[in-house]
Amino acid sequence: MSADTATGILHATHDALCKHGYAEVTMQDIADETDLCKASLHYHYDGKHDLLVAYLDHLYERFTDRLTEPAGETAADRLYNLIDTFIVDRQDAPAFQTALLEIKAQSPYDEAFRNRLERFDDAFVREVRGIVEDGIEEGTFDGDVDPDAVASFLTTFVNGVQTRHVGVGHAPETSATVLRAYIGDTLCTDLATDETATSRTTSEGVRGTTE
Amino acid sequence: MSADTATGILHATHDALCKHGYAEVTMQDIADETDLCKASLHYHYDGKHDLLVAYLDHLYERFTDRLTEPAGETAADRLYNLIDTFIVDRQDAPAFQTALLEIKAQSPYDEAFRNRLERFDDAFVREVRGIVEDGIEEGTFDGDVDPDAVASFLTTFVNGVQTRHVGVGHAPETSATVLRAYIGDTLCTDLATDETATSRTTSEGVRGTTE
DNA sequence: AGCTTTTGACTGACCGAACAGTCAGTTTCG
DNA sequence: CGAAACTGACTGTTCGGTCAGTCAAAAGCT
Repeated sequence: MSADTATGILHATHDALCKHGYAEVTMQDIADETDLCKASLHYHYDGKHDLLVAYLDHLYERFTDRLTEPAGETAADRLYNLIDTFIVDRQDAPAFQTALLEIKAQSPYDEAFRNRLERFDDAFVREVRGIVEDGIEEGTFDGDVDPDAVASFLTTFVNGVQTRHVGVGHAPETSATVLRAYIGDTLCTDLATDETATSRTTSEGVRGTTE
Repeated sequence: MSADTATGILHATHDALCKHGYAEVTMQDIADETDLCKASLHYHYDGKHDLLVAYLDHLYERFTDRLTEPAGETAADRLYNLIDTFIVDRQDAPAFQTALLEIKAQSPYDEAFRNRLERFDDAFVREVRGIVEDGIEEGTFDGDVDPDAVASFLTTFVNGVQTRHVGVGHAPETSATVLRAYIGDTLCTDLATDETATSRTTSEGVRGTTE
């Protein structure tokens, strides 16, 4: 199979997943998003499950790309960017978030899914930990914060934001605000707080309406 | 229908949901957990969806019972108890957590589900907010914490703990530890911290193994 | 009391739709 | 030409829901 056909099918899988959700999506739905027919999908992939696992692998690549790409002057800035990327900027793709949560909920029944999701989780934790460690080194973050604890905490919180957004429609932006305050208050040294954190947390009104 | 039959069916629904998961559970699976047959379920309920909604309503009653029942001397204690009830003590029922997450993920496609889940969310937020307000009044919690913000924050975090537990097998106890530390450090007044918070957060090793 | 009727609870057998997967045959391309 | 890519039609199964009929107990009647 050509790389073009592969990404085409994977892209179609993404669109179909967003349109119909994981629980309801059929091979026909996916085929409808390509210029191929259902049987051709079975020709290229061993089956529905195989295709969805391939989709998760594809997603992981784009995920890690997005993780490493966003920079920022200070570690705090990079943390804020991370929050924006994974909480705020995703407000326009609730269908995707929903499909992803559906897959997460299938994880206990499906080892392949679980393995992939663990990779996502690990990568995210690793990224946050790295940023926090950098922040401590450069003096932006308090010396006695535990990078492991903060990384796990942040990851859990982001999971909560996404779940609560999908489950009860709780606005991600609200959660992001609290999170930024947490970073400013608890992580940053008093010196760094005056420079970056407060300027971010107090500009919520503007951010919330323009994005 | 007698109240006995009703709770019998609802209990069967719970068991079947835990055994097979929401996505896979069939009316036959539920019937197998009762001494009735599939057709009898359709006699008592309009259909599968109707039954599951009734199950959520039933669950909400037990949920609110569990919310109000656990007391504690100080507000901090009551918050710790809440955490134990909804994070730690649920480690033995991962199948139920999974089914619940599956339902949460269906929420955007199903208004009846969403309404019920919003009730759960509201009740939890309300409970936490009440405890925090009490804590401020009695002097256990810092006067300048925002009860609304803390309540929303805690609710989001608990959602994250459950999602991450189901999705990637992350141990809830780990998250609970961080959360207890947060309460001790950020919420409690310095005076209260010495009394309750530290004694709790430092006894993690014991708690983790005995429960 | 003895009888018929009604009603609520329940069941086995069946139906139709949906869907993953298959396969024999056709087209495309190197 | 031959292999790879692709397709329409088909199959087997699963599952929610229906339906005609059973049964026992309550209600009504004489």
